[in-house]
Amino acid sequence: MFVPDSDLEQRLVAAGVELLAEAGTDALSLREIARRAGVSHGAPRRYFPTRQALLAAIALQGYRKLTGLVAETIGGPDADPRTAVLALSRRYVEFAHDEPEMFALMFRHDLLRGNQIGLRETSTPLFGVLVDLLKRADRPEPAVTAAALWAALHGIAQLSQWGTLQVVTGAADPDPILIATVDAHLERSC
Amino acid sequence: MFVPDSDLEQRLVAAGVELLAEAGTDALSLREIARRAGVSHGAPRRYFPTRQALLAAIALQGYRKLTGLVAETIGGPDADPRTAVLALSRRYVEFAHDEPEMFALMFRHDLLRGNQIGLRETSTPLFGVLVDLLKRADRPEPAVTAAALWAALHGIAQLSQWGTLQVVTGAADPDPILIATVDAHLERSC
DNA sequence: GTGTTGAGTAGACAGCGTCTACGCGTGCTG
DNA sequence: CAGCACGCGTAGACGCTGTCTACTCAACAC
Repeated sequence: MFVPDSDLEQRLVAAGVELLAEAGTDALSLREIARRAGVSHGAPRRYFPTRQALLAAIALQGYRKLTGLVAETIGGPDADPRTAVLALSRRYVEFAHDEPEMFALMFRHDLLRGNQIGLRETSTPLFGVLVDLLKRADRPEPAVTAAALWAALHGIAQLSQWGTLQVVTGAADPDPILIATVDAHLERSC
Repeated sequence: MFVPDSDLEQRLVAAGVELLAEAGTDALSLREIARRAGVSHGAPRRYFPTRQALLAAIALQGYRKLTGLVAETIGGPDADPRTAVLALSRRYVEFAHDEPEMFALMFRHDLLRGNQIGLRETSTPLFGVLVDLLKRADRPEPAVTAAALWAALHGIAQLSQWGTLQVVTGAADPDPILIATVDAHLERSC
């Protein structure tokens, strides 16, 4: 092995992301990731003290991607807040649908629980965007509404990805529910 | 072993529920459950072809309990729908808070995915209750609103249990968010 | 040239889920 | 009543897992 081939850390995470997308959460074993990265099963330990730490690093990639995807949708500072919120919501649900395994990994409680991932780092960005949009829409108590909206959004993403919404409503498309949710929080002007 | 001590199946599930509450999702190994039930590690196989099947049976207990708890709250057919929805929501979030491990197990996608648990059996009851309440409140499109409400509820329960809401809003109590959500979907009469 | 250090290897260990062969008591059949 | 089949649980094996530890070996400092 002559190639320095540095940054095994990054390669491990990349291999993990790939394996996750291909084979799902359960297949994300330390040894298989190491195998994919072309190193022995002990190697990851230099960079990640435990398997959970590696999984957390993989999930962090997902958070970064989701944050980026969402940021793309909200438009400039003079865009219509309601339109922006709806676009953001659609992207969120879309992400959960397109990368269900990553979405599942990101919101496994055990990763959050062990403080392997900082709750603040991962969740505050999206929340901040929502608060901004609600302030621009002149909503009262933007923090409370943002939290409610985000929770709703997350619930829709989750239930939609599971197929629960489809079973229960008979419709495959979660968009009506998304619209109802955004309207419920943003259109009420009485 | 002279005691017939029948219904090992139920004993295994009970041991699993106990272990889950004590030690969390990760500790729910087939072998430990068997140990707690006082049988060898191969015994569960007679009743549950795979570990996932056993986990699904344990989760089913949670669904039953949650359904019962929720049913307690909604009152008679002439109770105020908004009050009933709020009470139901509080119970749901309360359940997630009181039994976080069970809640987490219940909504692990892999159990649903493998069709070990029927989506219809587990999710329709709660949804049906919501639809009924919304119909009684004379809401348009009760199915869509019920789905939105349920998803919101679920998201609040999840985020609240993780502590995300607390981190993001600074308040430990999810009740304002719950009220904002219920009001958003039920109070808008304009 | 000789330590020293750090990255990665290799083997061991206990625990896991699954599979298979094997006891053994119960109850039906002749 | 004898014999047999069957259901239930045991026990051991297998490959896989995460973690720990001892080791190799190249690169670098002095």
